[in-house]
Parts: sequence; C-alpha cells; structure tokens
Amino acid sequence: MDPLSATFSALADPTRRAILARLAEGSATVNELAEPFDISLPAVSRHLKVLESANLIRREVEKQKRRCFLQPQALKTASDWVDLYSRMWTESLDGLEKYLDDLKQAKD
Amino acid sequence: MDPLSATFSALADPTRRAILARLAEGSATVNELAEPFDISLPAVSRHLKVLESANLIRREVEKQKRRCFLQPQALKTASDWVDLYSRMWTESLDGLEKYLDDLKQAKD
DNA sequence: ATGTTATTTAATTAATAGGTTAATTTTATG
DNA sequence: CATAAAATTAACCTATTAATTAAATAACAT
Repeated sequence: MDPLSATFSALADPTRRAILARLAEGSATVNELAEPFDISLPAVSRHLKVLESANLIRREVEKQKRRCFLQPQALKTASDWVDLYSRMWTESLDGLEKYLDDLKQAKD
Repeated sequence: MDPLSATFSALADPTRRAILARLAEGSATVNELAEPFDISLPAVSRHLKVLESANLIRREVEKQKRRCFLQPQALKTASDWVDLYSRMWTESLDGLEKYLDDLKQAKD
C-alpha cells in the first residue's frame, strides 16, 4: 500500500484517532492506551500495528512493556496532500477561468 | 459513519484521490472520469458515491449526464483535523515539558 | 418505435478489516 | 521454579469493500 493511502486509512478509524489523541498528551504503553476502550487488548494491538506501519507511531521495547510515541513526520505527508488539494480546490473554484471553463463544458 | 472517518476513508483509495485530482482541473461527467482507469463504469460509479457521501464531490444532473464538481468544504474538515494534530504533535514533541514527562513515565 | 448514450442497480465474488477467545512469548517476582 | 504481567500471535467469525458482469432506467436521436 502506498504511504498516503496507509496514512489516510489509518486515520479513518475513530479508535485509532483517539489513540493518536491520547498519545499527543504523552507516550503510553499498550495497556494504558487500551484502558479507555471496551475492546480487547489484541484489538488495540492490531490498531497499533496499523498506526505503526503507517509510521504514525513508533514503539520502544522497555522491559515487558512497549511504549508508544507519536511520529509526526507521517502526518506531515497527509497534511501536505490535504493542504495542496485544499489550495488547488479553492483556486480552482475561485478562479474565473475555471468557472467559465466549467460553464463551457456544461454547455455542450 | 462520522464525517471525519468518511472523509479519511474516501481519501484512502488511490483511485478516488486520482478522481479528485482530475476534478481539481474542472468538472467532469462519470464517463470522462472513468476514461483514464481500467476499471468498469459501475466501479467508478461506486467510487463517486463514496466521494459524494463524504461530501467531497457534488453531482448535477444535466440531460442524461451527471456532472461532478469538487466540494471543498469537506476537505476543510479533514484539513482542520490534520492541522490541529500536526500542531499538537509538534508542540508535544518540541516541548521540554513533554520530553521530561515522557522520561519520567518511561522510568517507572 | 428503435436504437444509442450515460449512468445506476442487482447479484455475485474475493479480499480486507475489525473484532473475539485461546495460546504463546518474554520479562519480572514471590 | 511457579506464577503474574505485558503484549503479541493464532485461529476464527462477520461485515464491509471493491471489483465484476448483466440488467434496468433515462434521455436523446433517427
């Protein structure tokens, strides 16, 4: 899967976004991350794997625990894409040129 | 599905992102949008339905054709989320406070 | 009325996602 | 050494996604 798709589909799940939100307040272990959710630990573990392979988090082994940290670079990839298109779309829709072009296309 | 999840999962598919990229250059009908892809028309039609229910595009009936247009507001929702977290994460990782907090958490 | 163009809906299939419980690995501790 | 804690892996189930082909609908052209 391409990195951008991986990032967006990682972000598409509310549980994973909540995990990221929690991690924005500081690092946490898997059990700490799982605590607020009423899903099983293996389910959380899989969510973390998704976030990790999208490079949105990083894990450090620490005794038997695995501490999770945010990895902000990956979000930047998505952020760049969204910003680029945000800008393109706004221009594309504000521009008189495009407006006229659309009218012309719509006419034939 | 919540709007943010809908937007991110719509953006998670490369075909759909390509369709959006095409639409950034101007409106297009379903057949025009389908042309560059070697997937069937029904497949494209379903992708458009996904984009439409995420409010990323809008469709106008025009004789037998359906003209698709970008709908930039929805991207803004995603853009806002990404920007918020981008900012939070950067702060969270740059801040000495958080760094020390992480160290302390990591120690016990 | 018939055929053509543009698109959607229906029915089906294969793959993936997200969840579960049970078993396993690794490290720590009585 | 036996047990507990932390997390992952395995095996499994179900729902959703993305694709297909075939049929249906709608508007227009002849």
